[in-house]
Amino acid sequence: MTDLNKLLTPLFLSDKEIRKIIELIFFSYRDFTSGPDEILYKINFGRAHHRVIYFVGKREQITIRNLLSILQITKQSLSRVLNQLVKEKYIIVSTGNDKRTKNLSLTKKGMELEEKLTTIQTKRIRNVIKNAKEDDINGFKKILYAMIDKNNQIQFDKLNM
Amino acid sequence: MTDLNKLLTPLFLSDKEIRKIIELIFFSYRDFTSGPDEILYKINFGRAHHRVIYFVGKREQITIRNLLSILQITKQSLSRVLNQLVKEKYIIVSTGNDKRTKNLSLTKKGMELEEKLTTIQTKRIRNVIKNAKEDDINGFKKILYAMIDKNNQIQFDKLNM
DNA sequence: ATAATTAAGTCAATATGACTGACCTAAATA
DNA sequence: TATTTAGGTCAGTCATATTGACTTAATTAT
Repeated sequence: MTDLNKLLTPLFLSDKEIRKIIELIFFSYRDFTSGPDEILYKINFGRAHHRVIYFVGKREQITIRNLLSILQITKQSLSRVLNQLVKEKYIIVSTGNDKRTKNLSLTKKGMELEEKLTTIQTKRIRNVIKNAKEDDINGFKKILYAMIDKNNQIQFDKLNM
Repeated sequence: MTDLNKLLTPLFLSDKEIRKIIELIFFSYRDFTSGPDEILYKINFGRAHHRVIYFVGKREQITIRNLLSILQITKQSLSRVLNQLVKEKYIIVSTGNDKRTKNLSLTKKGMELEEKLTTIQTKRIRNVIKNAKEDDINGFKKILYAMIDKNNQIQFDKLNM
């Protein structure tokens, strides 16, 4: 950081404060994912399964291609996870109008797991929210959104249209 | 969610809104770590190396034990990563007063890498901050902190004493 | 002084999540 | 008809993490 920048930078932006934010992000993310991780572990699944279940639940009838573009992983990576979920009947696959495509949907079993996993994270957020000011929550959401890359903001927007 | 809870829950707390927050956390964390990941990839390191370098930089002369308690991984997991960092002279090890313990510090090379990696994340945060209101940043920090488990909040506090 | 605890390390096996690269099939589109 | 797109598969590799069983050396408690 140059001397000029130091002069122009308000106190709440010091490198030390930024480092605190980096740590807050690290610790909070770790704790945020720890709940679902425990449940998944018991049924021999991992975080990758959670993500697939989450986004299939979010967008029923989603194609493989769309799912890949949200997850930003290779189809080989998705393959193992998805096949397990299909084999164990959490997800059901059907053929689309375009017969090259496949549509993924949650089964009842899949919905139940999705609900269970999401509820844990929802509870954590609700606990935080009930002790916080609405302005703080809105600040939190705004900053989180601004932290996302432009192209992924678009993806987020599409996902929530 | 019970009917009573629905009545008591303000609009900004709807399940749909909470799910948006879950997604914001997922997307923002992924993009937040992507910058350092790229640099680390080029020198055959991973995210685990980043974390070790970061916290050794934060707490010079840290012991293995303390580092493990921050990272919350097993010593077998740390072992491989730390040995690589020592072998490639990013970290230097010395014996503590208690001769059972070891103290870890960054070398000049280690500090340079730490700086490089942290700068990427710092830049992202600064970019967000310069277009945001101070209240939003403070809300962001408050909520992040509240999202952390009690015992890890204590760890965060200690780390920033 | 001896016993117990603590800090650190090591060996081995395993699981998960991800990757690259090279192919293949079938359907849709140019 | 040729090309592109959607999806799948085989093989190999790497990174991160785990459990479990042991070892060594130093410190602390009895």
